Order: sequence, then C-alpha cells, then structure tokens
Amino acid sequence: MPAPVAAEPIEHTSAVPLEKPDALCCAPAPGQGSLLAAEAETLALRFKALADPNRLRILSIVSSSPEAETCVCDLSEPLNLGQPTVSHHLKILVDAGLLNRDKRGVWAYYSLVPGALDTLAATMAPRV
Amino acid sequence: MPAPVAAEPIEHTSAVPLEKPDALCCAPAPGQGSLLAAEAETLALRFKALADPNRLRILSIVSSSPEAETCVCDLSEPLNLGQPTVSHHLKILVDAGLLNRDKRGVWAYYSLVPGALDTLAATMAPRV
DNA sequence: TTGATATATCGATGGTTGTCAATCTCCCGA
DNA sequence: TCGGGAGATTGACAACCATCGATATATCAA
Repeated sequence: MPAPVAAEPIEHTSAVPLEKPDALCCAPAPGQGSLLAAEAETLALRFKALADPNRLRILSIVSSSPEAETCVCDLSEPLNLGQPTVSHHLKILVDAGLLNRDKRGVWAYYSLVPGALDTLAATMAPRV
Repeated sequence: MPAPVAAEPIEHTSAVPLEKPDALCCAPAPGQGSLLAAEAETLALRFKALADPNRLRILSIVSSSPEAETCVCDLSEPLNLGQPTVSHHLKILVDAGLLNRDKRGVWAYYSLVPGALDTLAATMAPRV
C-alpha cells in the first residue's frame, strides 16, 4: 500500500484504459485547482459502474468464486436476473475496466482486473 | 415512490464484509458467500452519490478549499450550474454521509465527513 | 450438416435522475 | 418591523438506465 498519491487532485494511474488527461491546456477555465470537468467525467463513469446493487454483487461473486472467475450461467440464478440482463451488467463492468472477459468455447469466464478496484479506491482518499 | 432512503446519516464504520455476514437464516437463497442484496443496495447508494461528475467536482472543491469548507455560492460559479441544482447535489452528498452541512447565519458551509471516503474505499479493497 | 447450448444484441418500457424556473423559508441589518 | 439575500424546496421535462422478451451469433457434439 504505497499510496503514492500526492496532495494534489487526483492523478489517474494506469491499469485501465483511460483517456489521457493531457491536452487540457486551453480549457475554458472551469473550476481550476480541482477536478477538471473531463477528469470528473471519466471518474464518474467508473463509479457509475459500481452504482448498481446487482453489479456490486457480481463483483463480489466473481471475486469470491473458487477460481476467481465466473461464467454468466453462475450469476443469473443467484441474482435472480434474466440472462440478457446479466450480460448487460457484465458488459458495463468490462467497459469500465473492472472485469476481464475470457471466452473459452461456449462459455465466457469473467474475472477481476487486478488492481482496478484498488486504483479506483486510491482516487477517493488522496490525502490519507 | 419517493423512497426517501437516507433519513439518517449512515455511519457504517466497518467495511462491508465481502463474506457472509450473520442472520441469513431465511433469505431466499441468494448468492452464498457474497454480498447480500440489502448490503449491495446500501453500498450502491453511496456509489451512486459519486457517480456524477458534478458531485465529484463538488467533493474536490470542498476538500481543496482553504478552510476545507465551502458555501453554495462558491460552487455555483465554477460548476456552471444553477443554485437549485447545486443545492440538489449537495443534499445527495449529505444524505450519502459524505458531506457535513453547517449552517451559520444565512450561509451554509459544507465540509467532508472525516473518513467517509476512506471507509467507502476500504470496501473496494478489503485486502489492504 | 444439423441440432443444442451459452452468450450477446436488439427493441421496448417503466422507473430514475439531472437540470432549470419559480417559489418558499429563514436570517440579518436598517 | 420590514426588506434583502442565501439557500432549500417544488414541479416539470428531457435524458438516461435497468429490465425483459425476442432474436442473433458462436461453438461444440452427433
């Protein structure tokens, strides 16, 4: 837990495909000294992926499964959701960079992206 | 339905366990060994508060302000939002237990709830 | 090839949310 | 006591989202 976060506003780390935060040279002077609008937008996308109880449970199930990977069929039942809905949520989590998708044969196995949640968590407590 | 959830400041000091808690005697067989539906609902409410770029910027501005507290009038301008909208976002953040509201005279000063973000972050990376 | 199965995608729908204009409440100074 | 200003609340509206049924795609087995 190095927690290399500076006292400055959040610096995005890698580990997940992110838009490069450079190229904000001539921003129309929004609230400076704080999160820029573009950064906030990107961050909000991640948190939006966590802002649904079923997606949180998906992450929990995936992370606590024996092999740390789960297929869609293992999720539909405990969540009490239809298969298309589960697939939809999984896509959102993959797009947010939180889950990996590994299709082997007919089955698709999902696993946590290592460090993705920690990186997100680090942006929440920059000045511990 | 109105569903006025946060009638009370959620303190929730302990990190939400990703394991099975207690008292699941008669639950309709949810996913075992994972987040229960009720826990997921509560957690999702918090993340929902963070799932908006303007609310993230509010938190950033408040935390980086000199006195670590800000009044509504200081937020409306940098966010380019109307006063009712800012007030709306602030209410969501207060209800989520992330901001404190301190009304002194005509002005209302908002400040971070100490440890609230850290607690939330801890639920994302329980193995710190 | 054909059939079966697992998953993804599409279209529709009801509920939720962010925003604003208008209004209300409350506190303070004159 | 009254008036002005800060902030909260209300109502309305458009955009978004979670969910489902139906369908498409892909892979394996016979």
